[in-house]
Amino acid sequence: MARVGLTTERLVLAGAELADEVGFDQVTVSELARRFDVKVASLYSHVKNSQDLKTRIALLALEELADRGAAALAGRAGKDALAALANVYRDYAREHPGRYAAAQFRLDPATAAASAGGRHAQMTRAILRGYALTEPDQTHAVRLLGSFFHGYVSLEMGGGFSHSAPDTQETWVRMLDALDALLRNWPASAAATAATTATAATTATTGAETGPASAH
Amino acid sequence: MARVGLTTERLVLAGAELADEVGFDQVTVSELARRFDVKVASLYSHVKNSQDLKTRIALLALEELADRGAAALAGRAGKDALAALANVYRDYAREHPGRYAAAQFRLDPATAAASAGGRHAQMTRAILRGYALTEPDQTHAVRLLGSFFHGYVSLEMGGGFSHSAPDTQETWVRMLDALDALLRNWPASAAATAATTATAATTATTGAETGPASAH
DNA sequence: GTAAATTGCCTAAAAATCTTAGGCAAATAT
DNA sequence: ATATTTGCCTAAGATTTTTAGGCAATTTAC
Repeated sequence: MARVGLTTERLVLAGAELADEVGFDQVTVSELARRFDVKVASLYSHVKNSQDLKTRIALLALEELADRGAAALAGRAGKDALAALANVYRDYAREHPGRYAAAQFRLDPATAAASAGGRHAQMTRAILRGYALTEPDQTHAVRLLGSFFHGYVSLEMGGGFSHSAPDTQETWVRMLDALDALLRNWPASAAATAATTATAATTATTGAETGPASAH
Repeated sequence: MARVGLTTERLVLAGAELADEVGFDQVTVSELARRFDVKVASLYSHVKNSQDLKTRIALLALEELADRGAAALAGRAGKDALAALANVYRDYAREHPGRYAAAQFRLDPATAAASAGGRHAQMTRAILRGYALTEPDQTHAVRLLGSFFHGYVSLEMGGGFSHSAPDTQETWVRMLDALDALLRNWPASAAATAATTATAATTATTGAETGPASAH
């Protein structure tokens, strides 16, 4: 019988396209088999199971996103860099909604550790080099930016801001202004200001990061 | 045959508990039937289908969240109110992860309009009364807070900040400090500052809101 | 209190998906 | 040209979703 030339890679890529078309949680081994005009069981030689397929799509999305982020960040600093990375996430989600959803797929710790998640955290941290933040504030800021990027994009994609004025593009621009202002004028810790409490926030930290599917 | 006393309400409540135990997307009519020791088909008299069940769980979660928010906001203003509402979301997600996930369930526009989503938007807007923001900045800020709350909670729940220093509680407190500072010192629009551009950001807006499952 | 109407849970059954086991033929290596 | 590997297949069991129609328990009407 004619061989179609199935590969794990081709399946994952087709799965990512399928996700963009019908939504990540509508991605099914059966539908994928249908698209390759192949029996369902045939896929199980290339992919362990449905979960494995979804995990691989998630890893692909994380890589693509990190690649785009790295390209956007090259040669930029400060607010310019901040806006560039933010736009990468927003644009990617618009162009590839299924893949973006995949990037949020819950990975087991081992897989997450081996994913591109760490690159995302590093990129956010790189942006903060353009602002005068020291640890632990830098980590707090990394987490804040991560929360904001993810939250905004997922709300906008989910229609959370639909059809109401002002339009989302204006909001987006003003939000980036606001975040830039916040980072340039990051408030001192109340504990540090009071300079009285013992359990103050001066513990130096090393490996805390932020980004999709990684520990921040 | 003995009647168990199924009700739409009881099913939805049990579904919410099931979601908290096994995850919202593991909620299945079959499992629910099993828990009531009843045949699957019996549920279809009380719930239209699987999607209907999930929608009802989502609406329940949105109500519960709005109720908690309203209670927390009563008698508070400014940063106190900001922290109170933020903590409501974070605590609810921790206590009821499945319900919180349900609250993110994509509702069709009609259902979303009839949901408690609007209350969430109003609560966020109410907080901003403690800050000197006028439209359209107020709407931008509503959207920023909504993005941040949702993004932070979903990242923390997803393990995005796991096991790295500083701990998330410290980050949480410092983030609320930062957001408070940002709202007290909201940057003027670059367009307004320059006071030159024609398509400036001075359009008055009326019904723009933010909150889960509602238009912001 | 009994008869009639309603309602609740049931059996039965079709369609879809996921997954495993084992087989034959096509590609590849010797 | 033969031997080995590998790719896709058939077959089959388990789950889930959903619809249709039936009988008995409950509620309503007299």
